[in-house]
Amino acid sequence: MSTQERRERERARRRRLIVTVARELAETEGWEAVTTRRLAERIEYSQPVLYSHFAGKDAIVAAVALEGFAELTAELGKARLRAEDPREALSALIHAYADFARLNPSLYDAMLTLAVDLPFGRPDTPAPLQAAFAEFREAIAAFADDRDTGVLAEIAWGSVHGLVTLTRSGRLPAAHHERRLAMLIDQLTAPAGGGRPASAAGGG
Amino acid sequence: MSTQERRERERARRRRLIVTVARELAETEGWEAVTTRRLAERIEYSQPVLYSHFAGKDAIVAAVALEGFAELTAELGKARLRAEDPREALSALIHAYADFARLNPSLYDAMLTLAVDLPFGRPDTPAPLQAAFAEFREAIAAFADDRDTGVLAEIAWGSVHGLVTLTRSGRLPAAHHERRLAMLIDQLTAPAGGGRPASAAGGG
DNA sequence: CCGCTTGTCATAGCGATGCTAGATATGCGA
DNA sequence: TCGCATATCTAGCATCGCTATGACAAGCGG
Repeated sequence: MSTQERRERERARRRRLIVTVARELAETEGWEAVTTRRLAERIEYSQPVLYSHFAGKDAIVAAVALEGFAELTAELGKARLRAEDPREALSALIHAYADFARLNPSLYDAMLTLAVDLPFGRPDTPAPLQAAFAEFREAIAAFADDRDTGVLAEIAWGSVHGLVTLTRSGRLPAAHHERRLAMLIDQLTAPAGGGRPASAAGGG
Repeated sequence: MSTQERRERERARRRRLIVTVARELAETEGWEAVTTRRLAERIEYSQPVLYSHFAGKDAIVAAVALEGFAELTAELGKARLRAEDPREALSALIHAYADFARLNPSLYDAMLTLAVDLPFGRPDTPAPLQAAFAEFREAIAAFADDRDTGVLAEIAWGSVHGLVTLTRSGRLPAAHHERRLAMLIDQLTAPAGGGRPASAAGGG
């Protein structure tokens, strides 16, 4: 029985190696450079070995993405808990999120642009995905007032994600990045109760 | 000279054909189905003809994207001008944006996920791109107060883009889509002046 | 220690991709 | 009608994700 346990350990070790090397390769040369041949060469095994661990290349990307969500959650949690009041906590969380995307662009792509086969809103959603979203929930809860905290958290996540991706692809000027984040935080922490009174907008 | 003019007309006509067919193919079967061979077959020419019109496949995607920005601008303008007050105008614009992304998913991908080689914030930015952003500017200007209208427009665009993409990829529950848009509009139209007073957040 | 079974691994190959070089056909001006 | 320039196609390259097949090594019973 010992030999089988050792084999399983080796398999698990090799699986982690594949994920790690795929991530490194993606981070240094981009995902388009992550081919099964190059990956096989780097781990010093032949291509078919990859397919004994993963259903295909997409599954490898998904595994990298999952690792990314775990790290993102840790970063968000650290930032949030280091703050001293709710507003500072939300600000720190959003900046931590933006920094994570900036420092790990390919990892972020795997998490939120590629790898659609990760189940997100379903009962079998992996824990790291739920945990990352939970960080947003925690940070935004203090500002929900009568609004649904979950929906508000979705907006916070979606908004910062949109800003991050558009900025990173050059579609929004990088120079305004900090101002955008600050203004977004102002909006998210503004008291609820709808916009300005309709009369101020001159409607009929 | 007439023959040359005719040739140029034919070339322009064929170029438009390529873009149109690429878009149709992408919209019906997804961008992964848009291969140069299939594209060549559909336009009833051989592959190299594509390369006499475009530098490569990416340039074809970029051309489709440019067409998309022109149509998006038209949709946003229609929605904005149909409204009777600024708040309704912003709401209509954002809903028109979300509808456009929902009804033309592959076109939207070409515009904002693929085709990074379109120059966005530079002096040679194509007019359709500037026009689309200008629509956001127009719609949000009434709510800028003392804030920079351009930065606020960037936030509006980025936020709705993030919500749209995360919703479409299943990363946000589709059921909340309308509530998210409504809540986002509330936030964007809320009076400026920062979040709630610091004392309310219990900071120290 | 030997012979067999088991399972792990690499070689080689398939169909398809984006793109291009060389050959061929077309249609113009004279 | 001829010669040439242009336009177009055929065929091919390197590479992609993925897999069928067979060689090889490890571990078992004796």
